[in-house]
Amino acid sequence: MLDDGEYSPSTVVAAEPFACIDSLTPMTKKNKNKRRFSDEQIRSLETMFESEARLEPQKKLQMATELGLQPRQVAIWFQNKRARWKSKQLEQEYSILQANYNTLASKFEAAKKEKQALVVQLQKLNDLMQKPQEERHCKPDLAANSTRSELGNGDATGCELETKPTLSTDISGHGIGVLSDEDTSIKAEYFGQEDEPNLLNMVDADSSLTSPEDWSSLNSDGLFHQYNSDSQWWDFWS
DNA sequence: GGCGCATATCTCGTTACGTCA
DNA sequence: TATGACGTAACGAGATATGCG
Repeated sequence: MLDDGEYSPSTVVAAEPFACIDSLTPMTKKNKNKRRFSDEQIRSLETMFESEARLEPQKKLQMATELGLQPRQVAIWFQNKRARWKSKQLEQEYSILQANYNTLASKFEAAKKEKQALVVQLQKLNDLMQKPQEERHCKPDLAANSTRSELGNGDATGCELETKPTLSTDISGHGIGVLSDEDTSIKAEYFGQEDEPNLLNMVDADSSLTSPEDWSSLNSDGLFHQYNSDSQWWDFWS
């Protein structure tokens, strides 16, 4: 079936390398009588590997006989083949993970920008909501109101702010928008921890997007749908 | 049934040879 | 021709599974 004539001349090594006993370089197991398998041998082994990655002892003996190899050579070839196959699999999985990561990262950046845009939009809306309110209180008698307020007259017709702070009430001189820690404490002092829902509460500083739970709140457009359902991605990000 | 031993085979890491640019 | 990089056959160590007394 197979003979040495099938090997290329350059691959043929000394016929009996282990017979060379040299006192200076004693033959050890490291001195291998190595010879590459022929194309036909490789083809047969590959074919068998495709059908079963682990060879049964009986099949191993059969293959060895058919290919003119030692059973141990067949076993070792399968061991090495499994190792190479596993290595390639790992490479492929890594590539897939990397591609998924890149996709997710770009979506994350897009979501962040979208959130920023929404925050700006929300601030503008708050301003718009506040202006009519102020105008309603102040317009009828602007001059008079300023006088009354200077006199400490705080009746309902004046231009004073309502007792209950509104969205844009500038209690501490801070504008609305992104709240600092100080702002947050002040807000809590005036509104209580669980006060009425407020648009500002929805845009609480820039602390969102720091946890998966926060991210999931951005799912209005289904951006993260596929990832939210797969917890391993959160593990991947953490 | 539990234990100790021998054997086979596995994975993982490494070595050394063959090939090629 | 020499050389370095790469692929791969072969090996060793340690882990695991199985059979037997």
